[in-house]
Amino acid sequence: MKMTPLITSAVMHFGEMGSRWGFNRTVGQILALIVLNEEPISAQEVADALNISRGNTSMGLKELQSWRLVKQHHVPGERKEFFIPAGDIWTLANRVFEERRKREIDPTMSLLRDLLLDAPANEKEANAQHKLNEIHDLLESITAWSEELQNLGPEKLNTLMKLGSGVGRMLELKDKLLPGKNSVN
Amino acid sequence: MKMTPLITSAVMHFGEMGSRWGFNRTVGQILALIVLNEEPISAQEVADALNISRGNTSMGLKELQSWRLVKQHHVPGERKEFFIPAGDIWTLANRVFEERRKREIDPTMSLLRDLLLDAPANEKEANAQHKLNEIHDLLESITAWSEELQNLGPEKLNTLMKLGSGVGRMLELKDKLLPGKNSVN
DNA sequence: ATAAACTTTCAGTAATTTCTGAAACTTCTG
DNA sequence: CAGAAGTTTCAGAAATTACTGAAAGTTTAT
Repeated sequence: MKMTPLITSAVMHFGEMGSRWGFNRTVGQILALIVLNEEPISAQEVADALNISRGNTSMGLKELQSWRLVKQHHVPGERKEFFIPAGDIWTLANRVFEERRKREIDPTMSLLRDLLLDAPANEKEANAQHKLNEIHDLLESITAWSEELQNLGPEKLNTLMKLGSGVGRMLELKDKLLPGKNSVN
Repeated sequence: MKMTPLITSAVMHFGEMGSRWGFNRTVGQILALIVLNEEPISAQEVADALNISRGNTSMGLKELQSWRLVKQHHVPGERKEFFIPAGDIWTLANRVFEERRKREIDPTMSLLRDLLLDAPANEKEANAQHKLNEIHDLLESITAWSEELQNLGPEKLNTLMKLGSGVGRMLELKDKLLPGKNSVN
């Protein structure tokens, strides 16, 4: 598992970015290595290539599997397990979005729902609750929408994205197009 | 600056989530406090309410200003500076997205562009470059699209989100609607 | 210009997160 | 079923990140 200079640069960079993307350096590096390598890689090869301990490698691979970014791949006749990306780039990006939503939005939604159940004790609290409610609604819209977009599937999603400023124009024509449905406020 | 139990819960939670949202605990708490408090708050009040050092408070406020989530507010007749949210909830959410995009996507795009300039040294590198190119294109689409969406402004964006599954149907009619333009692959 | 009111900086310390490596565990193989 | 091949766990060490508080810096009022 020799890393070419190009791959090394990319792997290092993904390591640096790792923490911003929700995992740590090592996990970022492992992910990059697995994605950029056409052949399946064993845990030992990962440890060697990145020069990290076998234990750390194991934990990193476990985390990547929990994010559903990497999966095991059994090679017939081989004793050890190999690892490969869990899908194409689009799929991986989707998984990262989804997983982050779970970690970054869902817990907050849940807390907000709870806090909004109690009657406000006074003026100050009433005001705060109003704000919290706004936040809750916003997060809810985002969640619902991101699910919607995922259901569109890669091709349509891509079409939508490439539509660019056309989106604005389409919205203006929306009511003619979809009469009666989805009339908003 | 008494914190009611409700506000305390919310502030603590935003503190915990802080690190997942790209800043640290204290910064998350300060943000929640400022957003949930109708009146402007001074740095000293923030420090007292959250029971953190004055120095840390200063740094946290500075970071929130760099994210453009909080702004100074001068109260006539008062010597010290007060702080208020930099806009409504929608604006703040937008700012968080934008700022995170800058920190999480832009640096990677830039590196990928560089790595794609060099000719591949061999088969292996050619393959890796192909993957990197896919990633680059994906990030580019996301970036372009998020700018597009921001330009729509809150109302239209909201309409679009609430459209739900209507989006799929609209895409099917797209070509009739916007003839000639934006034909996608 | 001096002093009072307030803010920022930053070196050192504390808290948190990540990593190592040895021990425990789990297959497989003959 | 012994032992070889491979994996996981986890306590402690290392690295990173966040926080404090005292000193330096600003601004405003007199």
